[in-house]
Amino acid sequence: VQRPRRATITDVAAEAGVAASTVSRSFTNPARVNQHTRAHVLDVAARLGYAPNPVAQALESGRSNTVALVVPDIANPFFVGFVKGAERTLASSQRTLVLADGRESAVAEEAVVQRLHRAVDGFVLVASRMDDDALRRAAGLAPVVLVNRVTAGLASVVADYVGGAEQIVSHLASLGHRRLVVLGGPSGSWSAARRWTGVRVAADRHGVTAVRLGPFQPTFAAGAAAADAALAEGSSAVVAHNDLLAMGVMARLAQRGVQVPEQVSVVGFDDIFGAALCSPALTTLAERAEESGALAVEALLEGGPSVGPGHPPQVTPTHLVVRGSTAQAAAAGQRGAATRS
Amino acid sequence: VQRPRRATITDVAAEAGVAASTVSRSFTNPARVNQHTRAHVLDVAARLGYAPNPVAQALESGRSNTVALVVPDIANPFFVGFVKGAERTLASSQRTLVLADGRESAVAEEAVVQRLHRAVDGFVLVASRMDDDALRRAAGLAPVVLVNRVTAGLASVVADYVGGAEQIVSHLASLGHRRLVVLGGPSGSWSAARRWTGVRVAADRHGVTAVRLGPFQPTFAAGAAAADAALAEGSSAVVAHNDLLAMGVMARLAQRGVQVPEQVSVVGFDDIFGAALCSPALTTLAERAEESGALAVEALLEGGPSVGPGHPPQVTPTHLVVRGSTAQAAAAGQRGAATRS
DNA sequence: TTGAAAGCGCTAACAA
DNA sequence: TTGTTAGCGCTTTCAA
Repeated sequence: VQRPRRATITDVAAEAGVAASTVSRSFTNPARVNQHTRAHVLDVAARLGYAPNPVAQALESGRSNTVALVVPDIANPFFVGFVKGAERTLASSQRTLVLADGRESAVAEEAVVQRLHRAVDGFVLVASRMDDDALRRAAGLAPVVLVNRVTAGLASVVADYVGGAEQIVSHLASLGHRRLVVLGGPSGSWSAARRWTGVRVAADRHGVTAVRLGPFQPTFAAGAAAADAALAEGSSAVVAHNDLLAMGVMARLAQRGVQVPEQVSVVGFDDIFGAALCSPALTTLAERAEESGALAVEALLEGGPSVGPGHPPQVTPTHLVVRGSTAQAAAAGQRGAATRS
Repeated sequence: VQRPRRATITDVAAEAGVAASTVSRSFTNPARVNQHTRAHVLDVAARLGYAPNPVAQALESGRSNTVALVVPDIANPFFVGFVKGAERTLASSQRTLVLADGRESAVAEEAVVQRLHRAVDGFVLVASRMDDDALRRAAGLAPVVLVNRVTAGLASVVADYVGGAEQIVSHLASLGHRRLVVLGGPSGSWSAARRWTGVRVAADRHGVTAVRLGPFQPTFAAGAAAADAALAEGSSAVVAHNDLLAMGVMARLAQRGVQVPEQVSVVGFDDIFGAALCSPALTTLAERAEESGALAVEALLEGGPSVGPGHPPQVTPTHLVVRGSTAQAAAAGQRGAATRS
């Protein structure tokens, strides 16, 4: 694991019998170099295995062509879409993705920004745990684009959770559910707040009641407690903060002998990998994570069309994926939950 | 999305009334600076919001404290463990992870190495699609550590697929299965070859027969064709190249009315997120992906204890997770598959 | 313990 | 069209 000595621009210049600047131009400004000289330079460079050192280029230009993406948890399947979309967009323009794990912690996130801000051209912060002040502080260090988070003055790309919640409630209401239990996400979470607000508003519009329980951690493990709480509420439909929680809820319900969807319908958010695979398959609200990641990167690099400080958040669409975990509400008399309340 | 002008070492030096070198030492070599001067310098630096520019540091030292991890597909849940482990290890020593997507292509991978090799301290290549020559070429450009791939002369960290295959076959044999169908992975895949070899050897030892079908793409979608092929073979147990394929197989079997595990047992590799969630839950061989990612990074950074060119691959353990998709082989007469063969 | 000076590899004026 | 010169921000001899 030893590093070989690499040829520099000076080596190439000497070998080719030209000035270093000519070598430089041959690579980065072909128009301003004689085709012949350039061909020769490139030839020598190839022979010497030379390629411009991006670090030196970055020092000179002040731009590293690198963007950092910070997610709360790399291992959470929900976030891979953003990573994928961001990487694709960056790679397509010869840029580099730095990936950092925020460890579900505002402090860790801020440390990441502190550590990296000189080395990258900007940050995409997905579902940031930082508060508004910390976010603005971060934006003072380097360009920042938020994903699924809105803070006044900062550019952001957000999924349409309000419209999505409407789809969920509409779906549930059409199945005859009159009372929804929402298993809320973490109290500091922007998306948890948005999702709950969306459901509440939609519930009003559809004339159904929605009660919020929690907060719960957005994990499979938290599903047990969440399911028990939901059962105690005796509602025929449960809307979980996210798919992980929803899956945990279904596992617990199965364990307690409650049938999904016959006795209780369950809906999640995110449509993560696995939502289609669990049993019953989960009805959930899908968002365009890859697209959001890509848009955020674009906004960062070029101040995209409708994104930027002072601009409203760019909204990406959501759509409800109806699977096996939701069904017609049971008649009140035969509802499993009813016997419990 | 505009970048503010940052204070440089010169600004701090001027403001503090010392030389730039003193400021430099105050940050990177505290021992060689008077405690008083240092305190003052740090104070001024803090006031000016100064922090050393890592790009300039990298240019000077030739080391960027950055490691690139290349995976065949960022969105494949199997790979997130490696990413997580690598990131954790890097972050704990104030280093940075660059993540690149190899797009399941040797060409794309090689392009990534070409593009990044000057900007990073080395590469961790997970399940690389490149051939041995390309790999050695890459290692000539920058330090390389392979994960789940062995090439003579290159450092590597690999999961114990041979031992794992033994666990799988032993499990299946103990359930009375006498004939195994292996649904092989892509033909160029090192891990596919290892897995098949492991199963074949173990099958010999246990006196059961193993036939290999394929190659199949390691995807859910490929499961349909794979399942049909397996059914045609009329075996009571199927070992799929990976979990994605195994899940696709189970979905197809369900569609064709074949009961898992009553009629056919199914085993996968990887224990990805979702393997526990599908129905029936998948019996599969788990490996320590995070550990592998972490070990690879360590090997890269310090030439770890037993890893490096000329060293044998470092092997991480695997273990079989038995879930609902495997069961006692049905008696031959009542085997669903038997009527087909 | 501190400062001055050189230089990491490259690019960007400015001349020629 | 090409070469010369001066840095980008930092670290590191070498002296003082």
